[in-house]
Amino acid sequence: MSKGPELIITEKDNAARRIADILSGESADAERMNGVNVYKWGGKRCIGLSGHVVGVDFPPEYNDWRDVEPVELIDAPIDKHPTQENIVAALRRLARHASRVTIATDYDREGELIGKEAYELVRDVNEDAPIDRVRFSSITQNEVTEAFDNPEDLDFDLAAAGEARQIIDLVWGAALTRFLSLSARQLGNDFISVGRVQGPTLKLIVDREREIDAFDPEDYWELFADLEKDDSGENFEAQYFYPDEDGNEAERVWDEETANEVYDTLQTASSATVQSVRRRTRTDKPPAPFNTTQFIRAAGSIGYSAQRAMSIAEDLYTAGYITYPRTDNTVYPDDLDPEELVSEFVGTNRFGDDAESLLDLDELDPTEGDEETTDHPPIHPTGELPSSADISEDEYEVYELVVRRFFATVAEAAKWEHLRVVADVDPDGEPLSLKANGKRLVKEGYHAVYPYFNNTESFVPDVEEGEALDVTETRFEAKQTQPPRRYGQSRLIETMEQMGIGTKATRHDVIQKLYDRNYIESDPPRPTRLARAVVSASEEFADRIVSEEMTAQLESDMLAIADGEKNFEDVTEESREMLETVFEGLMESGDELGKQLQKSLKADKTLGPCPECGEDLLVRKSRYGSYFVGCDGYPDCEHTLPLPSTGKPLILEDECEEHGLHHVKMLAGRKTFVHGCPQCKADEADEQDDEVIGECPECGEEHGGELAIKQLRSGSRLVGCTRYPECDYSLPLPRRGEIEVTDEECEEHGLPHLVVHNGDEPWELGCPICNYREYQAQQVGGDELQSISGIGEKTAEKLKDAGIADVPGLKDADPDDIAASVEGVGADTVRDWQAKAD
DNA sequence: GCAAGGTC
Repeated sequence: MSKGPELIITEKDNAARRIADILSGESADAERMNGVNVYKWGGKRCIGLSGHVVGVDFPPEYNDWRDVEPVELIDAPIDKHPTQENIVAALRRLARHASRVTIATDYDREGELIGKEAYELVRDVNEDAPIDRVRFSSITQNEVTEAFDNPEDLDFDLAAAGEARQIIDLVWGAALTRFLSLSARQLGNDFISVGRVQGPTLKLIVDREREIDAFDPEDYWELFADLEKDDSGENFEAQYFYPDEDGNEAERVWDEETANEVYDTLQTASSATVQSVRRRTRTDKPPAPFNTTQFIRAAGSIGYSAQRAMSIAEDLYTAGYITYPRTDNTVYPDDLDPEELVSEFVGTNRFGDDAESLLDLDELDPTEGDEETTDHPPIHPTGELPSSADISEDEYEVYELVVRRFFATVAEAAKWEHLRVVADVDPDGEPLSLKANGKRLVKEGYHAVYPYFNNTESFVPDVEEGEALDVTETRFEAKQTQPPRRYGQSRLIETMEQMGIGTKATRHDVIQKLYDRNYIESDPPRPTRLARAVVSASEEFADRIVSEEMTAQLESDMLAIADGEKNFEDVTEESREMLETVFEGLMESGDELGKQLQKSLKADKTLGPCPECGEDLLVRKSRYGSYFVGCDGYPDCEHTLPLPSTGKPLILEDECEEHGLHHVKMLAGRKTFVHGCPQCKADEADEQDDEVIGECPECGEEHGGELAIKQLRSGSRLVGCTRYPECDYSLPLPRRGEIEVTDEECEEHGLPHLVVHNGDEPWELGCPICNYREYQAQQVGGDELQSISGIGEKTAEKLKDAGIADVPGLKDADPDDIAASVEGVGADTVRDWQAKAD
């Protein structure tokens, strides 16, 4: 038996560091091995993996999609190989002479599998050392020491359950993805993917779109009256209602004639009599602690996409400000002391008052959600506070959300008073009922510290039964029933969670993948024609791949494996047989499936008939990666139209009346815009004469080049040289708005000042050269400054206002001067930035 | 060039 050090293996570096601290009493030293942190104390070493450090895949001879029939993948061998070479190498070095190895990966199924991967890597180089497994629910002194005092064995059945999932996902995903891509002739970047999780997610979106398409709006009418309390003059709105066939209260009137009759009666009424008044207090309980899904939802409500919210949370976690952001847990662990954590915020600018008000309460008893898991706590602040200069504006906003959510979970319930008033009007012996619902927040409770929920009150005055009210106004509103709403990103993630597909760590990535695969576009996401075709085809030939059934089945199989009731081989074999059957169906269908997919792919790219030859005009990609419009009749027809250079084109439903071509929208994140009909844009440019505004600074003197305002066929505008392409001097102009050339002249460049008229306020663009210089200074300076950690968009802007436009400028600046002129920035912070800039 | 799951 080797006498070497004992080795502890965790799932990630962060956990390794904290466990080393706990076990060593903070005496552990960190050293680097192959670029990986190794924590060292006494006779111990601790290393963190990076999740899975080995991956499963088919051997290289299966790599060529054309050479290998997709169906062959079903029974192809599967290899395991290191994916994180340096970590694996470091682990091997450490394991070789270890006298004992302890696996301390996360306490969940995937953690058990990661542990088994480590186990095998260790056994490769060390046959004798005992290998233990420790399990703890949170990385705290008590739990960790307790776990290390009572080591257990690795649960190979549980790990095998995870391995079965890996294999089944790979085989189904790869075989079907290749089959669909090959039959649609989509190889290369735009292959057609399917999988156990993306399939059902996409089907959710497509199904909702189908409902929207099939929706047939119905007309209905609603009637309102404004009522006024006689003595006080207080006014409120009441709505007409009636008992429907089932005796339920109904507000919508479904036929116009009845609506008109009721309205006629209502109009003649001058007063209403209060029939009933009902008061009710409702307790509004504070929300549960944040799990990943609820965090994403809350961040979504303040404008962050799921992807962005998670990326910011990841940064805040790495910097030590919040706990691990990927968690299903909604119950704080016992060792979290709410008073202590709240106290950390006392005395701070942003949170001090709220923290004190919470500490004034009798006790802080945190709310609990339904889910209690063992791997990570709900997301909460760690108590280590960033200053607003440490992190960007966006990060601070998200951090504040996490802090306030924690505050809310220990705050008191709010109380609402609901007031419901029913009053009748009876101008002609047939009474009509009107109702009004008011609500008032009588106790602010957690809303005081968590302002993210809507808590608008609606006013209805105190009235008494029998009281007479004036009818001051009546309204008749024609409405239509609305189709169901599309899923937003956070609704989608919540629904996935309810359906049990994906995990806390992957759901937002799955949505991103659907965007990347051209299955969805816009936000809230809408399915492309390709997505509809893939879902329809899957429904027809391989229903399992778009149904949550597959995950449910897998979950129950995994449970059975973990419980020792089934084994890995049985489950994977059964799954392979099922996939064989699916493939038989696919083969029988012949080429039909491929044709369907190709048709949809083409429809997603088709604008309409070519004005030259009548074939379809399609969005195409040039050799250089830019998009343009080309004719399907090429090479017989060479008609082309340019598209803007920014963004990815999306074909809209709207059509150009003149050319019968669909409008094009350019998707480019925040810079997304509608380009319109590319033929119209090109025609406009052809008709527009260049307007000369001065001499070209580049070639004017030598060759007589002049600067002119030009409209390009791609829709963009610029100030460019008339000798183009011999001289390519150019300055950008905005895409929209009328450009006015004024009499005012720039002293430095001799060019006229320009004004852009677009909507409300005219924009004084000024001299185009000066304007472009300013723009460049801002762009470069801004981006550059933001490359320094701690400087966000807003801070960069403040610095620019203070005359610091770039990193060299920042380094030369006097910290005290900046501290004096930039609000919220201290001299030490500036010195800190200057140090980082070196 | 495939999936889904860890983590960065």
